[in-house]
Amino acid sequence: MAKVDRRVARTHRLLGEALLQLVQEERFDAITIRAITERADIGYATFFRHFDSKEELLSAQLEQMIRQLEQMVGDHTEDYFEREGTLFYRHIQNNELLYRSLLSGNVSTRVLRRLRDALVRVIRPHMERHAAELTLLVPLEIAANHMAASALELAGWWLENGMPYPPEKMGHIYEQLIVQGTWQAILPEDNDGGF
Amino acid sequence: MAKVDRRVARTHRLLGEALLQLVQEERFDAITIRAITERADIGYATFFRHFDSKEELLSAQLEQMIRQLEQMVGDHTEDYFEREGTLFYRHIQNNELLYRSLLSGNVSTRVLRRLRDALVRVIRPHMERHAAELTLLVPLEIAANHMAASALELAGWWLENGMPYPPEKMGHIYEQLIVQGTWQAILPEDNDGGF
DNA sequence: GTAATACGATACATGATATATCATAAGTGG
DNA sequence: CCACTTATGATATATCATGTATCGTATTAC
Repeated sequence: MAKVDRRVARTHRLLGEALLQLVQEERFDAITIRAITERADIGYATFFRHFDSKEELLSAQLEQMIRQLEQMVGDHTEDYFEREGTLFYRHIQNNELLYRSLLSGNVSTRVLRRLRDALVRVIRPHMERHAAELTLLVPLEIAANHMAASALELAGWWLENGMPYPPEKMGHIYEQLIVQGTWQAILPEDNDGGF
Repeated sequence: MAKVDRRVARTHRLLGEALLQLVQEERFDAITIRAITERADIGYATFFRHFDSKEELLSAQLEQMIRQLEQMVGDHTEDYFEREGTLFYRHIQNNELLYRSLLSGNVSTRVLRRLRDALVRVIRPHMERHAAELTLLVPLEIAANHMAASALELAGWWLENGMPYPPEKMGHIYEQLIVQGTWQAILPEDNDGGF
């Protein structure tokens, strides 16, 4: 990890903060790069020295937020999947407008895929620890992808339908439908993997 | 269902066919509306008399394909979820380039949501029949959304990873991971819902 | 046949993206 | 503190797709 010029770090931070502000105010596809640079008080051309598009800036912000969320969940390895759910949907709730713009803002599916991949990188190590040396009925790679993608889709349903349940209940549904559902499907019948 | 002018039907058909052709040749975001109208041999302005954007045209095509797929699956109510899986992934394989453009073509998440909703409308009635009058541990609305979205996400993984398995195996994984996983999670413990 | 309407063609306004250039400021490493 | 490297600001500009307006013509519905 090469040392980053202080000016570059500053520009990245200002652009990210500006985007997070603007996303609270209008649809993502209505936000122009010019608006971002003006809000950040940064030269227009400077934007392209760092990002190829506003979607790349958005992706970078989302990935950073996932890293922060990962640290919040911490290393509670034993009750990982129980803590994770509620914290995840609380995180969604805290950044409602940002995630809502992922749905209604005409955002490219690429952004969603990068977000999903970031979640896979978080979830997969925990799954590997649980699965240990078992012979799974479904490849772990697929199961990990399924869990991360489903957690996001569930969040999408939650947002689209006016968030009728509190994050705790969503965390519970996540455990029931996604975590338990996945493990019961991929583990051999005579093994519960610790569940 | 009001009767449609023959000219309108013709324009719709030509535009749809043109889009399906172009999608085989280049990325979706590289396809301009002008290119679509030229390929369809339709006036440029005429496009906007029918669709607000090329993404709406794409959504309309996808929804029509899902309706065709639904008819292919037919009314085999007893083995529905077993037939469905393989046929779905075979359908994906047959239209590989089209679905690939949904992933790599910078398509808006709105298109993906409309596609998912089309699948929900297909799956949900079958789930309601299976669930009958049971008290589910998770709202059926959420479970149906989960199944449709997961089936699509699994297709996404398949495409992204070079389709390493045949559609039959993907259908099996779909049953195992998504169908069984979902039912085992939402049904009360003393009931297997016919599985 | 007649009225309604869809289409083709064309021109045009708009707005965002993306690049090029150069003087200046800021940061880095010693 | 100094010399060098690098990032930024400002500006101009090219490009291109979207979307709209208009009008004469052709097709369709009844």
